[in-house]
Amino acid sequence: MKRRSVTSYDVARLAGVSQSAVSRCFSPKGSISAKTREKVLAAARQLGYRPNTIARSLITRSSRTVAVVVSQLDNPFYALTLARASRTFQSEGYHLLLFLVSADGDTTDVMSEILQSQAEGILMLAASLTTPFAQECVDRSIPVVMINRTVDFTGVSQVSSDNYHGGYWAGSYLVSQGHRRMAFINGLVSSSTGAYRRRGFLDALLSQGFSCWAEEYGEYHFDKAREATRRLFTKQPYPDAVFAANDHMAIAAVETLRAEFGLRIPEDVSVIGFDDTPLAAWPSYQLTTVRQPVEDMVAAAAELLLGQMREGKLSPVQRILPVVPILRGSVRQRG
Amino acid sequence: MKRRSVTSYDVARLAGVSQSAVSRCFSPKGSISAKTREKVLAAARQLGYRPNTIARSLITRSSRTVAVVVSQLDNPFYALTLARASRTFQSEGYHLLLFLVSADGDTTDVMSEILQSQAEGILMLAASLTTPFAQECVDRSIPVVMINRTVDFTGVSQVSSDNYHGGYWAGSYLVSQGHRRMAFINGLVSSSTGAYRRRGFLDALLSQGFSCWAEEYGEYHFDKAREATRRLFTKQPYPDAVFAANDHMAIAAVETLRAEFGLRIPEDVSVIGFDDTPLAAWPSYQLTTVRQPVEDMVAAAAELLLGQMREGKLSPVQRILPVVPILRGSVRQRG
DNA sequence: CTGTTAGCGCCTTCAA
DNA sequence: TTGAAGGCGCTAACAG
Repeated sequence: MKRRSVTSYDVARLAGVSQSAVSRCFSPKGSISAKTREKVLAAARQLGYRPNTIARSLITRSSRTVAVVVSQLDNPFYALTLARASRTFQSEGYHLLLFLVSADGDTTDVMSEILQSQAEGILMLAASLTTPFAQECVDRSIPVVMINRTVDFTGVSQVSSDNYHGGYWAGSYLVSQGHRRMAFINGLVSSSTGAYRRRGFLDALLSQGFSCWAEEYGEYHFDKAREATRRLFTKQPYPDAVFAANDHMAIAAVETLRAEFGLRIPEDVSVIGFDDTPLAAWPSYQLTTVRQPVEDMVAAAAELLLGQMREGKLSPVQRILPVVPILRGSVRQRG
Repeated sequence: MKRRSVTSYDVARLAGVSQSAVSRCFSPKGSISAKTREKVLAAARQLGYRPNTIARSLITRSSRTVAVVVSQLDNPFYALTLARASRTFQSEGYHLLLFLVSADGDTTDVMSEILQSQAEGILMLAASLTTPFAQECVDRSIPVVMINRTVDFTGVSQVSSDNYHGGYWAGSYLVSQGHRRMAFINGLVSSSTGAYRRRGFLDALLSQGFSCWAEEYGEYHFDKAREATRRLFTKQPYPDAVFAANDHMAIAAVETLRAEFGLRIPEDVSVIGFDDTPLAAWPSYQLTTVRQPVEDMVAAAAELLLGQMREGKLSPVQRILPVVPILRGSVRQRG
């Protein structure tokens, strides 16, 4: 139990005004004469008064808080996304309540916490949501925006990049450059993004009369992706191209192929990633990849969330942003 | 304005009990008969009732929230640190309020927000604090723990690794391996960690009769560090060793030296970093570095913060954890 | 413009 | 064990 803190009453007493005068003084649209305002501010300063956000939230019924659920903070892509989102909401005057979950973990208890926390909006970054919770959010008219994860439920908004066509591009590009044994390193079974990237990739191969040479799961995790790579390359003939469901894993593959198999990229094996994280552009990797428009995605998500929070009504939208192929040096060129 | 939500009164009415019965039912130490508890829970379930954390905080005067101020989320080291901290506090039943600041930015408005938010503790990750705010936190008996940043004020706790000796080791190790033109890539002028690492490094060189060959600022930023590297290596004779104030910048240096100067690591130039981020161990870098014990640091910080929050009294402590040199392949061996 | 008066949703004595 | 009653610190009508 904390010792009693300075309240607006204390300030009022010292300033010789009513408590509500103090309140007005600290709310943007309170009408107050310059004279009392000054008295109040002086008293407040003297006592070190600061309005109590919690009390304010209780009465205004608005916490100006959004909950962010994120997994995979070890992946630079999501660290960056979180950073941008944080900046955006901060600048709009919202506080961020951060919840970390494991990539495939269930979010049940976390969601429960969030619902009790009176957050006015929920942003899910690469985190899954169960239908009952999605339903509950809708019931309470708390807008939810998911980035890069889907839920089988129409009540929540979803922002993602065009995973299917990203995968499709990767597949057709590899074929067009003369590759024949294309392997895929998938992320998590539970991830919708991975599923779409895979589907697009397979469809592209199929449309050219090929099928996927081999497939492994790297769980969006660096070391797991290295293991996946090893599994892929232990049996001959090994793949002549690898498409990974994200850059993080693609780079894991590059590192492993070079260091453990003595293979050169792209002379011996071509590699394509997904995301376009900063590392992809580093000289060591020059990773050809599919760029997700992070900034646009965050901006879209923020816009949706902010809009719905302000209007107090839900208008779930599914937004799919175009990806852009980034050609660098990790794919062998035909001829 | 949100529509009225389900309150404990609604539940009480439906269950045919008093509101306080409902309250007791949802607080851990409320004494209630099994029968009423059941009635209440049933009613609560039916109405979708969840206790309002804000109201609870107001009356208990405890928000069970800690504010985390972090900069440099693009640096994997801090992304990781945040992830660990988040897990720790979550598992202790605390909520995290996240505030991002720019690496050298002032934290004035952010601190102001935090103070109003009624957070019970503040964790600063690579973020600076001005003395007046430190003082205010002390006045309000809000414990503050800073990780890897110092404030010239004894009221707050500080956890850091032994930056001085880390730098010292780097310096003496380079000398002992026969290097002669040791350069330093510093972080930010405002960063205490950088200052200590530098001091240790210089002292080590000095004690062997050397001085720093050249010094540049990389601002803990990848691209800035690349520029710093370029500046370091444009005038002949260039350094035969580079010590960077963190791995992030060390790797930027490696990338730049290889790609733009055609130099080999460690044959032509040796490089030492600081942190031991995951990347440092990747085959491409094999970066010799000074490991900061992240887990221990977070554990120590969490322990300090939790302890002080529980006891409600401040007992600021300065904890310096030992670093450990990690010898990999980025330093040329003597002989 | 200012003060008075009700609460926001909950916890917590205090009696019963 | 239960209910009644009084706030936590603040905002928002409402009169004056």
